[in-house]
Amino acid sequence: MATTPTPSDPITPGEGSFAPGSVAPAFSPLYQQIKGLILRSLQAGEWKPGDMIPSELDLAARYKVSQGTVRKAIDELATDNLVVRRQGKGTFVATHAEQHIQFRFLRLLPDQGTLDEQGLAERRIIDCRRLRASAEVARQLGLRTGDAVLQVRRVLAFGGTPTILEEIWLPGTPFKGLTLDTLASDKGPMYALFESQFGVRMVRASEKIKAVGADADAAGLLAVAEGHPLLSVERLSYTYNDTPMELRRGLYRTDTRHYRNELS
Amino acid sequence: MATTPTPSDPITPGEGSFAPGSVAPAFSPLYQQIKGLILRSLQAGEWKPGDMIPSELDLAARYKVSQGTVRKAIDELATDNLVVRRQGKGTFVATHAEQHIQFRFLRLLPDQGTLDEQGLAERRIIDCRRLRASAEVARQLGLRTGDAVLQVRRVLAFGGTPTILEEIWLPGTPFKGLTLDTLASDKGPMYALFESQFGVRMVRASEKIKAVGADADAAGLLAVAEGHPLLSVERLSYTYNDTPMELRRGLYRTDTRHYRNELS
DNA sequence: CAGTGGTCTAGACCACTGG
DNA sequence: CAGTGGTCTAGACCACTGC
Repeated sequence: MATTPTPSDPITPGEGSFAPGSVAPAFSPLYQQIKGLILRSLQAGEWKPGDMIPSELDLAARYKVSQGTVRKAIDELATDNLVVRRQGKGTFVATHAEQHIQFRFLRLLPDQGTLDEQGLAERRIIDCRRLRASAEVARQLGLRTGDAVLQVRRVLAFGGTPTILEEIWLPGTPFKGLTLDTLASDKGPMYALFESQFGVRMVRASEKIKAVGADADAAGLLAVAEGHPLLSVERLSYTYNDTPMELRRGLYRTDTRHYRNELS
Repeated sequence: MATTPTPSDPITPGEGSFAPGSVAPAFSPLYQQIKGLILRSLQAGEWKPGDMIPSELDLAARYKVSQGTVRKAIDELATDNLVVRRQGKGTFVATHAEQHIQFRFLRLLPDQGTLDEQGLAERRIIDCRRLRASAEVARQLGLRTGDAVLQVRRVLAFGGTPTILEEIWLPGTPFKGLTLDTLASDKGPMYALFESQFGVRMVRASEKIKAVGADADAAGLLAVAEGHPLLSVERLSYTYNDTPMELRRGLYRTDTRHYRNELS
């Protein structure tokens, strides 16, 4: 490891020079720097989603720090949902290919059913097209207007009732090769497919929620009257490094379901 | 402190007997038990919102554990937003009487305004009535049907535009003495008033969000057409100990604002 | 300057998992 | 049983605040 710090060369704040007029570099504790190094390895794909990362003692040896310092770094990565700790087994790179993770991004729950074990959503892909990014889509995805993007539209149904209409935009380059067939033949979460097929892991997302009336298109696909109130959920998802990687606009029927949010 | 554990009497798992057939008590680390003790003091009002709690060394001495153990307990209380740490000063009981805390519960942001410095909401109380709890309100607040409750209705406006219509139910007993005048003459967050006047601190909340059409009443108060899509936000707020203390149903106009949610 | 929280270490021991 | 993460301790030192 060329970048491994040596004991005689600890990474210290204020090291090196900086432009006059700029603020002095903030103090950065060792464990934060270790966290940064582990993060770099995650981004670089040194350990893939589902993989076990080296043990705390191994990492402590690698970075020449104490186990406690590595521990604190991993603690933060765990609360960021980037890794998962399993006592007695090890620490693993988080993945969307797990049942209990599904509802971290899909927050629409049935009003009644105590358990959400009323089956998974039935999915129907409407189309998957190659387009040029509009100004708005480009801005949000960090592209330039006219850049290649993929657009996917699909409907999710629960118990036969069409409930969610989604329009998804993906940057063309990282998702080269994604086709309707790939999507249609896949079972399991779409974000798991992104991980396994394109090496793109969604890490966090930001949603803007509004109430809107169904237009003719949405009304038809969701089997409601035109003007029927729907939840509009616009989600921008980010991969490592705060890079936006997916723009998604969902229209949710909330007749018998609701969007659940916990404030704390 | 009658309940302070002594060094010869550490609180250990499996202590005491338990009913046959029940599961063996789960292992509970020391720091969790310390957290529990601190929590009890918070609930009992030993330290009030805004107060500084004893230093880590003081608490370590009081509970006869190491500073590191107290530290981990306080760490969890801090991530639960029950206390706030301030380096060099101390650890303080969290309070809603702070500017930057406001938007932890009110998540409606302007679509455009980069900064939310377009002023606070103008508030108008419509009414404040003493009622008997309906079955539904009683169930959610953990009361019995017919128990005394307070109902407050109010409208929040931004820049003169009525935007939020709220209906609030409070259990009668803890909020005895709350009147329209109290509410109307108060500036500052309602939850701060609850803390200072009634000793009730809201700790977390759960929201159910739907899209609905405005009824005649809401349409009039929010100055929109009947049937206009509105966000319905039903919030149940809890105080310490997971005790529900407020039920609130808000109708939000989302023409120029949106409900923001961060997924991570 | 003293007092607070924040970092880092080294080491002991515990709880959990799987072979 | 060995290997993993989880807890707990004791002590040193650092960064920040306010007097």
